[in-house]
Amino acid sequence: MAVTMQELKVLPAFSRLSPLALEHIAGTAHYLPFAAGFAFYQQGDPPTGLFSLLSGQVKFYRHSKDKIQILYVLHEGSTFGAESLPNDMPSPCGAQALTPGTSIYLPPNELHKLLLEHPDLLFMQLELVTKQLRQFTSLVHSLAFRDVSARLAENLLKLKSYPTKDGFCIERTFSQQDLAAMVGSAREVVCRTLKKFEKEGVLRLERSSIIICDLNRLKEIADQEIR
Amino acid sequence: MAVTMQELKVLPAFSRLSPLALEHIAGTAHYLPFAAGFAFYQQGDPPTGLFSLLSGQVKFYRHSKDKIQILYVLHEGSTFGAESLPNDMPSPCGAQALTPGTSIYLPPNELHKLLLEHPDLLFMQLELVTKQLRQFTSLVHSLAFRDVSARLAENLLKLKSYPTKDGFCIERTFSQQDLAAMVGSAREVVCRTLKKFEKEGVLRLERSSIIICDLNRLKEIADQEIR
DNA sequence: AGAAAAATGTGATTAAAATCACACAGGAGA
DNA sequence: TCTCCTGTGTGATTTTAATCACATTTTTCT
Repeated sequence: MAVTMQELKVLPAFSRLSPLALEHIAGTAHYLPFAAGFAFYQQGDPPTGLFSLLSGQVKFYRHSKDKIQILYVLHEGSTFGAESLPNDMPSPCGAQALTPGTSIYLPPNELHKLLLEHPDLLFMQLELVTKQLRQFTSLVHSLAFRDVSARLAENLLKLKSYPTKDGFCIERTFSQQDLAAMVGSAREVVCRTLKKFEKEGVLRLERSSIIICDLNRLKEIADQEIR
Repeated sequence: MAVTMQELKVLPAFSRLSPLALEHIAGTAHYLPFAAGFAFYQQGDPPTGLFSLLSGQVKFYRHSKDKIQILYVLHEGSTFGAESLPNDMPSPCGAQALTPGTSIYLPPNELHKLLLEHPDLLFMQLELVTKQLRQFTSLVHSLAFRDVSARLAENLLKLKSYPTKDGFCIERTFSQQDLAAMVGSAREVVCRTLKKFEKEGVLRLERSSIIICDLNRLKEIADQEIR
């Protein structure tokens, strides 16, 4: 099914492209609805094309043996898949859905063709990859300079939340296992740390959500660096 | 002083550019000799332009308080500085010389102008940033899945070495402190681990160099992942 | 509804690495 | 040559977080 140009324009990655480029993309891209757990691609796969999230959440990860490290969680409006292009390199990471949703998909050969025709698309790609680079840098920074509490706090702040009367609410679309993988720690440690935060009144744990009561305190914890 | 096109062509980043683009770059770039310890730019600086190393070694790092994490070490032929472009974002990392050397420098405004004129330069930038992304991913992987021994081994393998009759020789252009910052650990731990490697016959520590005796064993250690 | 399977909570133990505290070496400079 | 300073080597101690081992809760499936 063809993608509408209005829908493309809503996506930050595409919003500043020329009408001509947009038209070409709309002509070649198509919709890809997905279920929770769907694997867009795996670490080591050949270049996979570009995905843009209209809805749903996707985890971007790296694994070894039975451990995984989530590099970041993508929300609607995010675009991913650019990291293995150019140069036919295998994808350094895997991408898997946390929730059901819909994405727009641009296959690699089409993308390649379009890149050659439209320098503004090339520029967009450059922006995407640079942004990712920035995020990775900050991840390295966290792993190197922050303890588990700080990393957990940081990750909670990055997760999508919406305001309610007693605080910001994060829907639990992920398990503690996932959270541990984001933070780069063990499930049990995350569990204990969450409980610690609760005892300190920073947040409240509910069955299917986490309510952040004291946002400022959480930010303070997230900013703490060791030594 | 103007840069010669032959010299540009030697640098991997520039080697595949069109003659026209090369000529333009040669016209605007200039030589920048530097001493050991010279700071090309610091974390947080505005976009700084592009540097290409003709000789010397540069550390690319990130710091917090009195701790630093070296993201990687650049050798001659490497190009850096692309990470803060486009979009006038502050540089996520700092770059400082480990040894004296010479680089070619392309100021940011000139670079910006050239990028708009030459799509192949844009493509080159994209390649540079993608490559960096790949390196960062692998750094995150190491920090998340490998212990100090493995990370140290990995880093020793990445450092520039040349073959001699009893093994590969790495010149000590860096202190153990630096090595610890590359590995993401403490100086003492690195020291002990080096000694451990020496005891196991993997390498030999000399006053101003490290001789790798058993390259294969070192590679094995580097590949070990926890759990 | 009831059984099975995930996911979560919590204590006890272990392990890895950071930190502390010095001794010592070697090179740079007066 | 003698000091000072930076870099190294090494033991002892502490800290943090990983691991192990279950109990308990919640969800899912039939």
